[in-house]
Amino acid sequence: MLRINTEYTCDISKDLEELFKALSNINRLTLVYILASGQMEKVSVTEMAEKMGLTQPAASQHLKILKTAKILNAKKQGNYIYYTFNHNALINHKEKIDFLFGCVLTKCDQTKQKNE
Amino acid sequence: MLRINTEYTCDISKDLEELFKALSNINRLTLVYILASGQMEKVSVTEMAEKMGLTQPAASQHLKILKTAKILNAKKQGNYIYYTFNHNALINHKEKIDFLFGCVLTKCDQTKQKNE
DNA sequence: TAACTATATAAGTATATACTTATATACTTT
DNA sequence: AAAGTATATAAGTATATACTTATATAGTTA
Repeated sequence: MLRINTEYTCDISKDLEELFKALSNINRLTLVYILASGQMEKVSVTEMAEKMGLTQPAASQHLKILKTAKILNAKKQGNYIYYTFNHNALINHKEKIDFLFGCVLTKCDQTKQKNE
Repeated sequence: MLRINTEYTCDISKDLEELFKALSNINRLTLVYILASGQMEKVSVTEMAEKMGLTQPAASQHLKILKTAKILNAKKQGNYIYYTFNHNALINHKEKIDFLFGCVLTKCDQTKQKNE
């Protein structure tokens, strides 16, 4: 049986709260899809803002949130800043999500079995 | 190459926004863990509130959000309401998350390969 | 039926979020 | 160095969120 409220699940919850908060906005999700799509080789902040119908500061603020949440990295090249995915952190994020859904779906299966 | 801003990714983004919003709160995540842990066979709203140090209305409001987001189901038994996981919807949620992270991690791998 | 219990809802409030416009910072080009 | 460009930050504002307390609703039990 899963032990909840242990230090471990508590830490994971705090991390997941941060992650989900960063991803719980349609503009930030779209930014992620734009970067994932690779339609454009390198996308500047201004280009992303235009593509999204956002002002430059609005896009910048969203990108900062995604960077703080360790979803994106920023790399400065000359006048431009290119945002890329934080690969290692994302693998880590995915593991935590899989843990959460693992707990939940395991519980679902157990309940189903019991009621059969 | 992933086609973004198609109707498909747009719909998924809207769904994920709702899902992540529901999960982007430490109290709601903890409620999910409590229900997943199965430490208690059936947990009433009041018990959950107590366990979490929340008032009954606060817990009720969080549970409503989780229910609206199709994470939980409510089943009334006498005076009590027992919340359980919405198994089918959760499988659906997980697929959408896997799609998002699939897009992102595939992009990471492609970028890594290009730079080697 | 009356009293009791569990949960939900309503209304109010403090804080967080997502934008806005204005401006600062960092780099480039002339 | 001066002017121009890209991005970030600051400050303000409207809305959303997460609580609060009070009360309504639905079911149970005496």
